[in-house]
Amino acid sequence: MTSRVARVVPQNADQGLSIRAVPLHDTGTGTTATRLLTPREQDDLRRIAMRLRLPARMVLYREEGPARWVFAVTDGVVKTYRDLPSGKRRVQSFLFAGDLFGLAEQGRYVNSAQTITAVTLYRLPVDALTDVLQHDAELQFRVLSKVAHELREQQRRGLVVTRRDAAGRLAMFLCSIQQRIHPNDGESDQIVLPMTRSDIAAYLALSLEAVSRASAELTRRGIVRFEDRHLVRVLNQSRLIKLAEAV
Amino acid sequence: MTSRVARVVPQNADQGLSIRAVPLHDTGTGTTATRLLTPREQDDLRRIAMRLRLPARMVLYREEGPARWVFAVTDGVVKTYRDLPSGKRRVQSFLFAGDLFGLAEQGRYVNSAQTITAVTLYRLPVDALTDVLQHDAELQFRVLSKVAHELREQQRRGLVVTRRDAAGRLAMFLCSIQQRIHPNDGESDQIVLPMTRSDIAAYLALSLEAVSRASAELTRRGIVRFEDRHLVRVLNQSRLIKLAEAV
DNA sequence: CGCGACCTTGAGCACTGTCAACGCGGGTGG
DNA sequence: CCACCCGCGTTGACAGTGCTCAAGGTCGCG
Repeated sequence: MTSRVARVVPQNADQGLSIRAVPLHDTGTGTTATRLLTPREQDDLRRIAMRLRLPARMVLYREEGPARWVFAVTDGVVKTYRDLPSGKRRVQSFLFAGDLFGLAEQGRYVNSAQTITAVTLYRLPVDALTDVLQHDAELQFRVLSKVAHELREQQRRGLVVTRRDAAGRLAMFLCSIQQRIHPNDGESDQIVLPMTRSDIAAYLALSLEAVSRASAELTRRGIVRFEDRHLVRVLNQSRLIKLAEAV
Repeated sequence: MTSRVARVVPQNADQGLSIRAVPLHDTGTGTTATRLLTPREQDDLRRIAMRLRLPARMVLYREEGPARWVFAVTDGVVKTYRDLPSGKRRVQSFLFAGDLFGLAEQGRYVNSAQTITAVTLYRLPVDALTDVLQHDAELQFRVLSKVAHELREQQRRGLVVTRRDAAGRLAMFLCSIQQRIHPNDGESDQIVLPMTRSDIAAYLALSLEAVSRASAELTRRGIVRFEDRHLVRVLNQSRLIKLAEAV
């Protein structure tokens, strides 16, 4: 019964500084509805946060660089990645509205971050943020929930990447993007892919060519159709899901 | 400069309920020394925690099962894993003294957990724990740091699994285990592997045979020697690290 | 219109997965 | 004490899959 892996991603209706509530453990009320921050929490954060609008393809920070800020996406898409000694690049995650990023270790970022589209985001100084968190347990719990959610996402990606067949990896990717970008519809069969094929390849740990061939295969099998480079139409949802789950 | 990936794992000198401190961001003091919990924090936890001694090979919980508890390892080794529809198994992580586990989503565990050796651990009811965390920001921050550390670990595993060569994956695995189990020595060239070859294969997303061949290759190249099934001697540390870093 | 970035397609190669057989080693029971 | 057995690990042969290298195609923008 691992069938809903990609379907349990909670709704995303964030605005402003709100943080998508993703409890570490919730009591299973059924609705993991978005809870907005209390006024006090919003104040706390607004005091230290800076709102930024940035163009596409902008590097926010580089791995190993001093980790001064944490970021919260309000709008647009960001990717985090690492460049390997071999020259290859691995994308760790794609970040959408409501996501936090800027993970560090020993005061240094563990990966690089770059905007894919134009974005608006909040930038928070790390020390000010940790101060606030230490004094506001409830707000911190939101953050904890976010990080736990990110942890599950990384586990899911870890699973995707272990698949041997490119088509299966791509199918899983499409399903998760579908859930993440178009959360509250059961109906739209359109999937927007803001990122390039190269980004997808780097995320799935495939070569560019393999992604291309996998796309062709899904098309040939009548599962999807590529309207253009950044827009996919799902022709057969159930077969897509079946393929995605055939890990 | 991704060279220290496996080396930045902090020291492990935990005892009792202490939680290894792994700051989300720390100011880079150089020492990420273990900080023990305050007496008050220890009290808070002891009140709700139950200490258990369990034999090897015992299943603690199964994925999709109701997530009632969170666990903290005091001694021994635990693995978390998922069984896939194909019949294959994927090990998500090996957990040692100081590690937390029991990640859930929507009130259900996202994977299964089983002891590898005999273990002692603390078992905490989820709701009681979240209560305590909501009222003790400092303690919660420890947990947040742990989860952030686990997140980095999963990212690292995600990287390992993308390698195409089995020997390289095994080398990375050996390095990380070396840092995790034998933290505070620069000198012991012995690595204890409590888990079986199958567990390693399931963690590295390789077949059992591939792990076996990779072991043979490392031996043939004079990098390691297998004293027995669960004990490896590193003959050439620098070549091991070099291989591990050649991602 | 033309350039460049992005994407697609093809051929040969390297690697792991799979299947199958064999070796080892600890436990059990006679 | 020994023979047996079963789990675990090793080794070999073959097929399947993606990677690499190379060439051609498409889209968008100046």
